[in-house]
Amino acid sequence: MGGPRFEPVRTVRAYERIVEQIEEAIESGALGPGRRLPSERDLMGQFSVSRSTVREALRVLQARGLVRSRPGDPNGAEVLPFTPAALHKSMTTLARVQGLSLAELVQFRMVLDSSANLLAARLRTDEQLAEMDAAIDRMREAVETGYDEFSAADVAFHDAVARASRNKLIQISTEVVRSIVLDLISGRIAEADDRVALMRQSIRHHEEVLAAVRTGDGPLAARLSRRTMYDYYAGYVPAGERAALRALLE
Amino acid sequence: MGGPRFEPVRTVRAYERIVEQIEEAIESGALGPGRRLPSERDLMGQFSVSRSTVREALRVLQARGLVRSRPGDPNGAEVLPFTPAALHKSMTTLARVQGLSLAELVQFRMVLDSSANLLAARLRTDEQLAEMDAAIDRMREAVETGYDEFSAADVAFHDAVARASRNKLIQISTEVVRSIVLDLISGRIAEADDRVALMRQSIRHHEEVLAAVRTGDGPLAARLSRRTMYDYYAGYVPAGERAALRALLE
DNA sequence: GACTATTTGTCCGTATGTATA
DNA sequence: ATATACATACGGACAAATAGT
Repeated sequence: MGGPRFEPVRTVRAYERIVEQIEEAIESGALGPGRRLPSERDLMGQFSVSRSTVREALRVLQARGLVRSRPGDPNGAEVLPFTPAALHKSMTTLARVQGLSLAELVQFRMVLDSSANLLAARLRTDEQLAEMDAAIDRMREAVETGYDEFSAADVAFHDAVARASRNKLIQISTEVVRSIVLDLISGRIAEADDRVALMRQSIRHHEEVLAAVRTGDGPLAARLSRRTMYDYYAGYVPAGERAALRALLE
Repeated sequence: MGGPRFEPVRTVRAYERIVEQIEEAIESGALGPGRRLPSERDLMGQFSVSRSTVREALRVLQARGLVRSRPGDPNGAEVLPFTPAALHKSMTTLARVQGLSLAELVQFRMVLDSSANLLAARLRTDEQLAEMDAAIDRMREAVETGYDEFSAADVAFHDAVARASRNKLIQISTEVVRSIVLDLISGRIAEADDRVALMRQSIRHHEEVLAAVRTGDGPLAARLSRRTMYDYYAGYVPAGERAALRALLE
């Protein structure tokens, strides 16, 4: 008793060690976007492993969105700038395997968007305010043009608000969750009979939100943004699950 | 002009096709957790590819947390139950390469936790209320025991609230972001001179939040939870960035 | 613009340690 | 305890693709 306490050893695969090392180099900034990795043959030399092992490591790094390799490229794999693609991927599988309901997703968007508006009302620059204005203008024009343009302008508005929140996590989460929601129902909105009425209503609501952001009334902007999103999406949420959304309104 | 519009063709790698097919089978539920994939040799037969190609596909699936394979396992790779590990991984790299500040992370936690409390105040069951009560009891006992136990009880409280929100996305995001925050500063809290005072204050605040949840006053619970988290973490956030956190307090 | 060298994508065969029956 | 099937890792090979001459 009281002897040395040993830790269980996890046998770690060779390719994992390679992933860890390259990942560390990229995340620490030692290997920035645009930089190239050595060729696979060079890497097998540096790590003293076979090419298959190097390739398995590269596949993992590619799946995580850190690098990209093309056949025949003499410069080796390219270190990519960060994109939320990997985040988007795992969120999407989360949504599918956990059976996330549209209600849960929209509710989460309401949380994110209202928080972004709350912060934006205090932190927005005049330039960002102008962007939001321009986005609403484009929404007005798009009522005639078509739903795709309308949706794009709507996205631009919410992105401007998210940027104005000055929180990159809110920005990126907004982006990821929104694209999942739109994948689920943009088709249904585009074909809805009352879509023109829905668009006009949405524009009025966005104007009210923007007014609150302009005057710096954060809580009002937050409340209005929740209402805006509820009115826009509630029709596509099963009636029984709408109560959960309304819990965010009052 | 006006001829048929052709789409650019992306040459898709063989291993990607395999990933897509197996991924689809898993996410659609056709291949549930615990089920086994065919052996690598069987797979090379079914997909008509070489061993290396099969292995690269399996590495990607493993990186996404969908399967796990062990050497010698006669049953083939195992389909795993969903865990937010992949989400956690991409969030962590996001935090590192985007240089997310502690302030942004704590701010995001405030958003998530206050929303969870808002919903929990309306939707919580009596059992969940009892769990929150028990967690606060454990926090009280842990003041003497040590910071690790205190932190674990604190986590249990917030998890109970997140579950009570009945939104799985809020639950999982809470879990992921919290673990990143704690990785960053739990060491500093554990060694802080005033940690006992901080713990006692935190307990009082949690009691107030729970009281609001108990009486069903969602907005109050949400406001108090933001205040609780601010008072607990603000000391570790650089002074210049605290203003952004206070913007959520009003 | 065609040619050449290099690189990646893919395939095949083999050796080794491991887990299950 | 033995046998079998498995994953891990190695090495060599060829075709397609790319960049630079």
